[in-house]
Amino acid sequence: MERLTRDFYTRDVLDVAPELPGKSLVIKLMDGSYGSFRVTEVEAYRGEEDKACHASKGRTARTEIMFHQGGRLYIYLIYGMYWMLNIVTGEKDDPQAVLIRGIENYPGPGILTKSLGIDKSFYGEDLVMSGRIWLEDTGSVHTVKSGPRIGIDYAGEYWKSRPWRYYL
DNA sequence: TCAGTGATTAGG
DNA sequence: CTAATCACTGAG
Repeated sequence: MERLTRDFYTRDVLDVAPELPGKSLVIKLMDGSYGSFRVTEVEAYRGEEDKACHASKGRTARTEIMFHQGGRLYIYLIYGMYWMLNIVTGEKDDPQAVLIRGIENYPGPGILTKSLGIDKSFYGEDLVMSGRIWLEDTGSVHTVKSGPRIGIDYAGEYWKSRPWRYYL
């Protein structure tokens, strides 16, 4: 097991996202112990031109972290109830992120954050340096399927139809 | 199918 | 300040 490095994240989101399913998310849990969970489903959000990407509305306090170099966490609250876990990718000033939609035993982006205790305090956390959350390469190879992203009807047909959801 | 729930954002 | 929006979930 080896922690993923800055170089892994500092690539285009369409190169990083398909490689995430099968990797292990390691996190310090609420009881103080560490848990390791295989990532099962993710979605790529790519740059200011992607109408489904929050950064398409420009640089705001919320989306600020997406404009940083890859490896940081982009966390936000949706529908007043669920924290969404995203991993920033790409070079500085090229806003991209990967939404973690599901991990082993916890299918669903809102379910996994609630179960693991992930909230706004993780905003900006650096996966390369952090002592409480990071990703590891298990060394195993997986077959990854792809399909359209979910829950982005507002983005229009073109962006809605991009096959940027990747899952085991 | 549909309500819950509140941070975030644009606009006055 | 106001009001609309929302990368979801679980109940019926």
